[in-house]
Amino acid sequence: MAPGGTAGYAALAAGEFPKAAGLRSHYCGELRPTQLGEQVSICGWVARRREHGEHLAFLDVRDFSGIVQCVVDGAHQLRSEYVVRVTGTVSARPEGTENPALSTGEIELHDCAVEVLSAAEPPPFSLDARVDTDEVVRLRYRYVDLRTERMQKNLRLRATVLSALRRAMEANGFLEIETPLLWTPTPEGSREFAIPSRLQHGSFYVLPQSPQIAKQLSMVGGFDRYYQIARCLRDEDLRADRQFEFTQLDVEGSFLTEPEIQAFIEQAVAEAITAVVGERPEAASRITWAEAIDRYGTDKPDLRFGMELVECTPIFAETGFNAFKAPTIKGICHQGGGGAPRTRLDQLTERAKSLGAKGLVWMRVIAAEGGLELDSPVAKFMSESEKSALIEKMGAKAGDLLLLVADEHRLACEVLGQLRNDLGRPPVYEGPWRLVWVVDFPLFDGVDEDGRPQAAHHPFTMPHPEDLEKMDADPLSVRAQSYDLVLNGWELGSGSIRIHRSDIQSKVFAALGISAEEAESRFGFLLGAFRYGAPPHGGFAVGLDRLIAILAGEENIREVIAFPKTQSGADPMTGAPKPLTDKQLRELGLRLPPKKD
RNA sequence: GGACCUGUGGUGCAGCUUGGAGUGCACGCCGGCCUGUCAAGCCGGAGGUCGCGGGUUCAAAUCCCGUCAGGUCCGCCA
Repeated sequence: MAPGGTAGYAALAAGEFPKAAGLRSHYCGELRPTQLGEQVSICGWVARRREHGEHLAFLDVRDFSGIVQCVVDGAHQLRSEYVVRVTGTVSARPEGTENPALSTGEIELHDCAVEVLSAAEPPPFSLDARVDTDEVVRLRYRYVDLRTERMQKNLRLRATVLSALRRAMEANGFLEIETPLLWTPTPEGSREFAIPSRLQHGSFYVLPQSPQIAKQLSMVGGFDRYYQIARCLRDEDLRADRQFEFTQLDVEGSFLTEPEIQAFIEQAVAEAITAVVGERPEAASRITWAEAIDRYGTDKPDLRFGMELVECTPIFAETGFNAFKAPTIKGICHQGGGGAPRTRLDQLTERAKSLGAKGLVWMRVIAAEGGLELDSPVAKFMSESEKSALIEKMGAKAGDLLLLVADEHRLACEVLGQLRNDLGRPPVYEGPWRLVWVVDFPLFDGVDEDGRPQAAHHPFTMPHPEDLEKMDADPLSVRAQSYDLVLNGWELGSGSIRIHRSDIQSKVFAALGISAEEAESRFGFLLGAFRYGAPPHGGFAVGLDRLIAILAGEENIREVIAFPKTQSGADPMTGAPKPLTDKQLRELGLRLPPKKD
């Protein structure tokens, strides 16, 4: 489904409509020839009005489910977006006037009595999907925008996903537990939203960046399978795929192995995808982090297409080509890419350099007498045996384009992984839906300015048992029991087995440079809890806004959020954020610094 | 904190390169006509601080500087 797709106003099939009640006997979109002759009442908004003289007019009435045409005797007093109730008789349209574009296109309402329930000013922008209205206008009048087919479809799809996830988690015995929104500051990770305390001036709550610690405490509390559709809040800069507040399927389980937790998550995600697209995705593949980097040059590989990274280092072990005297040489074969003009190849080279590569070697594979030849500015620096080995290893055919990067292993892989995506990756919402678990992430991801390892996930992540003894000597090589779920190249979420033993936790804190005192002051309540009987546990969190956007064919999560913020964190509808009154500030014990200049 | 793009009646655009009267298109809005339309059609009309401020110029929607708002991205998001 592409944005603004033509799937219809509602994702409801006949028979799936809720039973109409109150002022209406039916929803607009459910009327069919099967109701011919019945007197019905529908309620909705006037979508359009077509007058044909004093005594004939067509009134299109819209609710979330669709549009139905009402034939009325004059409609001059009715205007767009008036809220009306129409009572009339379901009648067949005269032959030749059916409208196949409408689900109700075979019928219309006759002998209509129209009640205006609410008059309306003209809408501030067109609700027609063909007009691409400025987003700030849509957000200022979000309550109007929500009536559009796009927003109705997206938010109903969102509800379908949440519902499927809840059903799947509960079917597996997970218990929904609500955790506090007013939480305690934990100066670590993302910036937190602060809430001043009225009762204790100078002290603050923060809004949780995730329910991470609360859910782990639930494990200590004996609720061995927890889940929550949880709001998370992070005061970081906004992006197309990031809002201040976002929604996660948050999960934690005790006495479970890593593959078991993954199976529960995968089942829930697969149910959600199935509920939306009507087809169950194939089972997720598994790949280690190291292999994902090696074969796809990324920790979130898109498995819908090949073009895997090819290891070429041995081919050039004895090379005289200076640019290839590097620890690793990797290449990709872009099938049929050999026709690219020189300017395109220069663009690719620039792209590789901007990603940190020293350069990019491109080679066009061309047919020649007695086999294949390589056309490249640097071909002359390679021996015949190197060239033929390269062609064979790459599986290259005439017309292909070979791209090679020589550098440190990880950099070479990541540059080519990005080029692979640039050249071959289909739009994310194009099926098939390929899930992959990326497992065995490193425990630490690089070092900070002081040479300290940085936690790749969070400091409670359990190291891989086989790597525990390497913790002191070679911390950067220690693998973690942490894992990501990736859908078509998008990271859906991540999780880990947590540390529940204080001796291991101390080692990790030590590696991170967190002293015992510091750990106690920051996470004391968690470490304290672990002294009172902590079960082995682990969990996961799925970012739902992204998942829903992908399933809705939207590139921006604002399109699947009812009331989102702009990139500067403002809400054009309410005007938030706004100053507090002096009285409010006094009550909170806050005083603002004088305004500059 | 930074880079780039955008800002013109209610909406969507063109005009900006190469300065010359708020010029144009489509939708919407208001009035009229119209008995089978469905983005109905036809006729008429109203509606503008060209985001805002400053500069250059005889003259600025157009060129320059600043600023605000929106978007995309980098940084940031354990």
